[in-house]
Amino acid sequence: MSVRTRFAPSPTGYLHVGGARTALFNWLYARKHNGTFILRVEDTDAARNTEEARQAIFDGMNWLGLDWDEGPDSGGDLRSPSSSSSYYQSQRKPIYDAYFEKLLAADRLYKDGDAYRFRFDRKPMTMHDLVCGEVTIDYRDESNTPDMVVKRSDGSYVFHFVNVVDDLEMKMTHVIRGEDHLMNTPKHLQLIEALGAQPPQYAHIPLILNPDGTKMSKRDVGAAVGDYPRQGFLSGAVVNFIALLGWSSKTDDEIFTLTELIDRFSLEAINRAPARFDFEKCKWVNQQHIAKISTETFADLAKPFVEAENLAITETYPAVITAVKEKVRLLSEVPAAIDFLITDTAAQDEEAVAKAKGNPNSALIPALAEHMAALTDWSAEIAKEAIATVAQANGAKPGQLMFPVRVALSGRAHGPDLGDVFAILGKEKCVARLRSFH
RNA sequence: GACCCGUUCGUCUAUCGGUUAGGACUCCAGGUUUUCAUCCUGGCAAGAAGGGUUCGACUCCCUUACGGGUCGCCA
Repeated sequence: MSVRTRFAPSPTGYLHVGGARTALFNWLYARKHNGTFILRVEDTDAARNTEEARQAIFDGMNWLGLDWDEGPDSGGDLRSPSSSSSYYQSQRKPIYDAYFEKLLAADRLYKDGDAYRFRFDRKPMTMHDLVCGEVTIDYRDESNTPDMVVKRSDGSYVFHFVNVVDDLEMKMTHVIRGEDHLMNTPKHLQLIEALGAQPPQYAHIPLILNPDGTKMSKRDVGAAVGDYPRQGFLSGAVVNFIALLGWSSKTDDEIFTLTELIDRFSLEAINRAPARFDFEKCKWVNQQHIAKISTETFADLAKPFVEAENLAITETYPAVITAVKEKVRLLSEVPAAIDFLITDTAAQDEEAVAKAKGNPNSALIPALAEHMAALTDWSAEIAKEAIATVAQANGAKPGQLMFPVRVALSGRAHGPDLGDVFAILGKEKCVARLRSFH
């Protein structure tokens, strides 16, 4: 029996990192077992669903690289006979009606006003969760487990019912979802029993918390997947990081590509305790991924950020990008790291400038400027040699001149290798900036 | 409040009865880089508490504390 998993978000907001990780684990499990991954849109709450939210889910999934085999816009052979896109719950009402009739025929439903409630079988319910193990909830305690409404007075069906029907209809073999659904599972099991069907296997994964341990929700840092591209994260890095929240490879390795994750993933390795979101580590993971991609790819990914700051992409761009590739953690840091190489009007770090000017060796800068001005050839090596020559002629060590020169050329205390700066800027600009530094 | 799940460095985690409790992020100190960053080395830092079981417990059991989740005609 081939594995079938699904991600079933409801389009009521943006795609949340918690949801993204749920999607990722389902996707990984399906891919690992050559199974099928399904995207189902649970849009039964018409009042809260929006087109933007629906699009945010697709955009987020696409950005993360989590493709679905069945779902909106991609076919699948379980379409409703009466609808052309049955992966939207809002379009599957005839199916739910049919299942509702089954429960009615089985005498498991009773009216409560205009609504219908499902009569629970009053017995202990034990589930065998793939992550949490054996969990028992006593349904003999009616006060703790009141019969649930499955059909509202307005005729619409509730989440528990449509969710279960769809998982049955779509033949899910494994349901991997957030731990917030653990207490719902016995309800779902009861429904499935009443329908005379076989339940899928369940795996409830721990929730993702804020750094302070509170529940992560809207507006919390890192909550919206849609914010990550804007902040300069690589999708592979985000996938890598969220996979590490509640799951471990059981080795000392932490940096993985999506395909490496498929290879290593297993439900047994998922933890039971909630994990806190560490933005600093997320950035570090991003840096590691930047280091692994090619310079060409990095240049392409950084380009939008550079252009957004109105910095010109010229023939020096490849060299500029190469010079900073391993010095940034986020793509969004690129503009501020390279602006002085592209424009003469880049912002200066006043503190660094003041510190450099207070450095006794900065007195040698005019001499260095004239020495360089007299050079006939120009390269990173020749420029560095010039520094050594001027420094030694004045009884200083070359290394001591580096800091003032760096600040004179870049206006910063930190930046690319000085050789790269000389080569990219060219003799003329270097001399000009050195001359004006006083 | 009731019912569930959980609890190892500040954070993410390894450990599946016997380890000097390991790795990573962060931070600090050295080294490499004639500079910056990368990188390398080292350091700080943990079994919530109390009872059992056992020759031996972070690991198994119980209690308490704490954290999270769920108790809707939301999903």
